[in-house]
Amino acid sequence: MPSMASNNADHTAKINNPNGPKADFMARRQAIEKHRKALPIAVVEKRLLEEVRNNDVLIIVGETGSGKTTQLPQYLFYGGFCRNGGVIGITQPRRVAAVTVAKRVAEECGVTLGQKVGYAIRFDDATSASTRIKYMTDGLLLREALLDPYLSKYSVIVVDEAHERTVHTDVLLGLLKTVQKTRSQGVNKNVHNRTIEAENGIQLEKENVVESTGIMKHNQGKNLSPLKLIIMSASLDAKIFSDYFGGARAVHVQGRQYPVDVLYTHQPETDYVDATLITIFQIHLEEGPGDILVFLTGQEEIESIERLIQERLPKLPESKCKLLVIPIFASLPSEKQMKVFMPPPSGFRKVILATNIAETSVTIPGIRYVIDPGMVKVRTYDASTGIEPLIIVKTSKAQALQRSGRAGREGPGKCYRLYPENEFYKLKASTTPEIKRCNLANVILQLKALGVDDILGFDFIEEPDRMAIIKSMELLFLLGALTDGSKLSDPVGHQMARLPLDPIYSKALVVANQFNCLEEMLIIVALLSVESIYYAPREKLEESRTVLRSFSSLEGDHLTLLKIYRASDEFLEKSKLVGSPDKAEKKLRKWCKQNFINSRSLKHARDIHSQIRRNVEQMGLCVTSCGDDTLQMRRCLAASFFLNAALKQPDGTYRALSSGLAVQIHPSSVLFRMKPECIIFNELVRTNQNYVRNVSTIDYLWLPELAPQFYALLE
DNA sequence: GAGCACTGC
Repeated sequence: MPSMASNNADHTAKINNPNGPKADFMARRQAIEKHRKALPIAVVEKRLLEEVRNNDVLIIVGETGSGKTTQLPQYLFYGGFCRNGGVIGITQPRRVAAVTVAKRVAEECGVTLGQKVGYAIRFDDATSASTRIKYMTDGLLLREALLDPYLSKYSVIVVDEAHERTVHTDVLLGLLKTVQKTRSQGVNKNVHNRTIEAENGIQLEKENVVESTGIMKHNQGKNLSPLKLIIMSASLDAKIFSDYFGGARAVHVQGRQYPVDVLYTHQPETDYVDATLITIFQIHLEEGPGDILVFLTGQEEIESIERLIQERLPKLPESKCKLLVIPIFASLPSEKQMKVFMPPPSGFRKVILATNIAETSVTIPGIRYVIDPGMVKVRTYDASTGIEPLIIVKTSKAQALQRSGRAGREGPGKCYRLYPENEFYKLKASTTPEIKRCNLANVILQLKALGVDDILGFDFIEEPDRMAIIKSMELLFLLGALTDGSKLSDPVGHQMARLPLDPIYSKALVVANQFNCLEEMLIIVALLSVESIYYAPREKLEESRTVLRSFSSLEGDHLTLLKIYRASDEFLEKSKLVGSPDKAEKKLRKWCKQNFINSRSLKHARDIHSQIRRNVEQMGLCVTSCGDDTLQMRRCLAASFFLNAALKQPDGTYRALSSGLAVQIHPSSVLFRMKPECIIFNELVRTNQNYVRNVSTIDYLWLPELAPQFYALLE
């Protein structure tokens, strides 16, 4: 992912002062102060601090551009909320946001990043003992809670972008509600008079300080004080959060956005691809300067519209041909993604064809026109089969507003919704929260590890489907993570909960330890946890196949992945012997390109690998290798992934044993033509047919031998 | 012989 302008981007002008660096610095400080004071939230600073002092939970509804994410933590810090060494934690749903905002706030405070102001995301911790304002991803705070269930180092936790309702945010809210209750109960209110020195060195007045004693102190040996909770949301509807926290107080902070003129069609469109194309050319030919952002559902749609524009463009008069088409979606290599940030050649208008990556994750400069066909591709969850198919649905109202807002970031803009106005009012108010449409195995494992035994009775902000909970509990039971009494099993369940992986993969590591092939399984699981590591441009499909053949294993995709990883690792280690680590990394990227491997995915897998290797070593597991014994390796795969086994049928298709579904081996598999009798697989995708991916061949008889709890009846 | 939105630990 390219580095992106955050929602709270720096609007301060660059200053080049002829009077030297010191004057430069002063000018910069003044510019920052001026910028801070001009933010809409600045006028309510005192009031916000009062509200936080008077309320344990506060909901802040802040529109885009209010400055809430960067400013509130600073207000709290200078308002004395870090006394006794307490930390202000601010959670974000996305990694880039946590990093860019932390950098900005460190600069505003005039401190080095990682000192007073820092951030922590997976694989990258820029905090220290002196960090008092800590930005982080919500998923990371959930992981921290496993080690410190009372989140004792935090005096305030701010949950930002709560309206997005990611699974992590929802689970975190539930956890925070309990933690807050426990922490306030655990405090005997011994009030002292005390002088506090704030971190900025200013002596504050003597005031009443509540010191924590009581139960929690005894239990934890830690000094627990009450926890302040602030929920920040950009949606106008604060009621759901307020209700959840017992009628918590909500305050509204003005935003700062330019007006966006929203236009609708008169009639519903039968073909939105065609309507999109017409609208792009209409804007290009009739409207003033400014780039166009088009929201589409996926790569295929983006590529076909790109082709159609290129076909029609030459038919326009020469003076009107200056239109530059730029696609952007998540799986596009980063170099190509960066193109959206580059200014077009002089006189050209950019038209950016994007998935909803451009809704929140990437802020593209220069957009004046937004085209919104009103459709989006979403992942759903079918509890009866466990499949998570992607389907195209209408957007919600909130999503349509988010999209149109993208036209008003730098000046007044226009949004073309390709449906009639009355259709807009029929849309759902907001997108279904993720927790209602995903597999819950991981959520349940984490809650159990946090001591929540009664999952069906857990106080979720919005209940997931009962069936989805039961299905995931069943899975965890089959994996041996839960006991008959539905408690986390010891040690397996506890070990699994500590690993940041899909529970099936966590279990595979535990199993591999018994099969003496943990070294191999760590690599395989890391690779299975990332996007496909294969990257072959359409025009080089044949060439890529030839190159990759040298790595392929007749025993299946798992051993093929292992070979590729080891080859890349060997290459990297050799390069490190002759050059700097940076140069070695660069060489590895070149190696990836030559071997048709996606270097971004491989890097991600390497990061995961080193993290989970550390995790298993900390658990006391011994990382041993089975060497060349691939039979042992496949027996271990069978013992780990026994729930995903399939048998060949007389007609050459397969039947998945646990679900009974008819499936086929995906054409990308090395076993596609081999068609072995019995296979295990890691993924079942539903497109035109049911395909299984990441497949290895196993012996049918291993199943009752290695997973008797599930296959006893086969004998 | 296929074609998969976006996040996160």
